[in-house]
Amino acid sequence: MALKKVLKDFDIAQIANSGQCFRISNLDDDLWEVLAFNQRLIIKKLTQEDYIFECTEKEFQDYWIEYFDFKTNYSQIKQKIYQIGDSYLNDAINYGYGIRILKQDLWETIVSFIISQQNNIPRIRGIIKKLCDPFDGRFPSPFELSGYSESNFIGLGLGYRARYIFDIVRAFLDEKLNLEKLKGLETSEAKVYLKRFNGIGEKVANCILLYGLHRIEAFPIDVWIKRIIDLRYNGNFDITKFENFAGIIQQYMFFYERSKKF
DNA sequence: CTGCAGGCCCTTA
DNA sequence: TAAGGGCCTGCA
Repeated sequence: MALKKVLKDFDIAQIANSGQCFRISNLDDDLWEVLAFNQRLIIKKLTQEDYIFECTEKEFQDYWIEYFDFKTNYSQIKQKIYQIGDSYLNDAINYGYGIRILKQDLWETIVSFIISQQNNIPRIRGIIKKLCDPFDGRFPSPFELSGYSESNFIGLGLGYRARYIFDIVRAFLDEKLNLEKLKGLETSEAKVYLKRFNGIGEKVANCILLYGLHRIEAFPIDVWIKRIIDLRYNGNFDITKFENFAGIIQQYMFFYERSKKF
């Protein structure tokens, strides 16, 4: 099945390169593979707003509307950002016009962003691919990882993060990590809950909140964002004026700043 | 050979 | 509360 979709505020290449996900791949010029929720989706970009989704309408409704956050009006969010009158932010949203915050699987997000720490994106993608390979490309559940030892994880190239992954699998199996409970917590409580686990600090916790729990007020500060704040805002960037969508602004900033390097 | 990549943990003071 | 060293690994 091939569905033709006209989509505003959506650019699959920008989303794939905005650092929020590690399993969207460029197969060919305008051909993309999206792996998420045990699904594999092929997307073809025709023009700026015209896309072909290789799936049924039911799959589109059941998975991809949610995953790509199509129910959220990003034009409205951009309008709010324009109204702030910050020229750097205006440039950032003009440049990353097609970025959206994905709603990713919570378990996958937790594991992926523990892996991401002090690591580069190509290597993160490689490790996650190696993790998924034995499971037909699906992201393994905690149960499927229950037999893995710390050295199994080291064998994937995880380095010192192997223990963190080993620990978080155990925490899930011991029900110390309860995903349903986590989903029900208010954002600041959820952050405290996450940071109790080995390998989850302030930054990783914020990424999990933003990408796994869609708490768009979460504002992860990595080296890139810190650099922006230091260089362009004299070390003082007030996120309170962003009406609880600072995380979306962070995504535009991150993508824009990184683009300057490449 | 160093330096670094979307940090975190642990120790000190 | 803040600052600093160490850390797996792979690549430039």
